[in-house]
Amino acid sequence: MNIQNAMVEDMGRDQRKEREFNLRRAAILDIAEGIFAGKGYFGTTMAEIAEASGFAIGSLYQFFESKEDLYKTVITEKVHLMQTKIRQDVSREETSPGKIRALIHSHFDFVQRNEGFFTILLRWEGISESNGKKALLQTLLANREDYLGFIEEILASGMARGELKEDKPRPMALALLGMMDAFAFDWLIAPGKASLMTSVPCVLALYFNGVKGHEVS
Amino acid sequence: MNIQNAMVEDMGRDQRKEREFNLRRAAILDIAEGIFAGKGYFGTTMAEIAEASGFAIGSLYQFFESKEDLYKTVITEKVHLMQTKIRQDVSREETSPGKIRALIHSHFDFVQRNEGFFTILLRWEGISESNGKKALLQTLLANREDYLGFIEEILASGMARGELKEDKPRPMALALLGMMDAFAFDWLIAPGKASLMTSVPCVLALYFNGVKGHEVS
DNA sequence: TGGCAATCTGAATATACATTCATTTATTGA
DNA sequence: TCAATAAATGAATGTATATTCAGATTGCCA
Repeated sequence: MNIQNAMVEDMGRDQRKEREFNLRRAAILDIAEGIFAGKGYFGTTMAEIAEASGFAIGSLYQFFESKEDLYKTVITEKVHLMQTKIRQDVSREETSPGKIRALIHSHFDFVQRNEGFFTILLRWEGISESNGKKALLQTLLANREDYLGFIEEILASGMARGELKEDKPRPMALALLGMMDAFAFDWLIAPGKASLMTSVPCVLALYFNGVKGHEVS
Repeated sequence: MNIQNAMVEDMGRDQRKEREFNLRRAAILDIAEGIFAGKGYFGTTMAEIAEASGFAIGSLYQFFESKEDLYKTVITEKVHLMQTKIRQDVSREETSPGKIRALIHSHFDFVQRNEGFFTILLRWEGISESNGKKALLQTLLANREDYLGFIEEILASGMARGELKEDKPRPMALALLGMMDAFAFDWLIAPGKASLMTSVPCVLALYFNGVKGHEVS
């Protein structure tokens, strides 16, 4: 076995180790999400997460440097996943109304597939500034701003193409985000759940035409 | 001094004491609201509230049986105040669109006058079931349901009078509440604040006519 | 197989607060 | 003024739990 081979094998081993590490890490994140969703950040103990995930308390600290780090990671990783997914789905549409429909659809689909995550997200459990890394709240606000900006772009291009009424994009974007959050919240707290997807046409129609106006193609 | 007079004086004294008690209690609630708003339920200590309100820690327990009780009281008293105020303002209007305009106006006015309270409210900081009294979360959800029901009634009567498009009132009510929450949230987190009231016509127009539809008188 | 390194473990530690209660202080009426 | 009652105080208590770390366990290669 020459040096070259040894190095290749070592890299293979290291890669496998890393994969396994990431799997265990992901498993913890998944379990933690469910517990945080159910009982909130402060209502959840590291001991609970340890027990539920089948690790010892101390082991959690090999994957995350603190409870706060674990919590932040649960949220920020999903936030990025969600944004990526939505932008993908939206980009497949050509027209502005088509993009908006896709956005609502994709947003609701994500809510439905990540119930726990949204329960956490809608709680805005701040967690203090604290040490070093940007506070979670700042990250979440920045993400929200990004998302709003993205929606504004869709609206602005829709106006340019004459598909939407000319108006200030910012309030229009806010209105859409608010409506989606309200429907998502309602679905989250509902005991016997119909699919959230059935609300997509409803939200779309209300957003396009309002409660007074008649259908406009 | 006969017995009658003595009793009257005692009652007068007791009333005065009660008034003073309530004043001190209200002062604590007011201070606590600000601190809870800034740092959240778990980030706030009884010691802080005591110092800020000029009482000793122990004294707080003469007014509230626990930290949780204090927190619940901060929220529930304002929630009821808000509902009462909004219903008053809305009842002065005759038509359904007029009532909706009044509702948005009154809602935003309350947000603006009670910034701290809304910061707390939008956080949905649950607090566990715990002992005896209905959990705060349940109370808040019930209140939300009430509010939605109230909006639905306005919408339904508007349909009956031909002032609004015929449709399911529930999603229409959800949409309005969601839009108001989104605008309120945006105002709360904005650093340099224009008045939230300037958004009233904007929300109203979007809610009535949507982003596509043309003005409908 | 043996021994080294990496990983895991959970009892022990340290800290942070909510709450209590023995004292102190203020208020009242004779 | 003086007891007696009420109210206020904050140091001390008890509890909960995040984090650590010395030792146990596992996986790895010769």
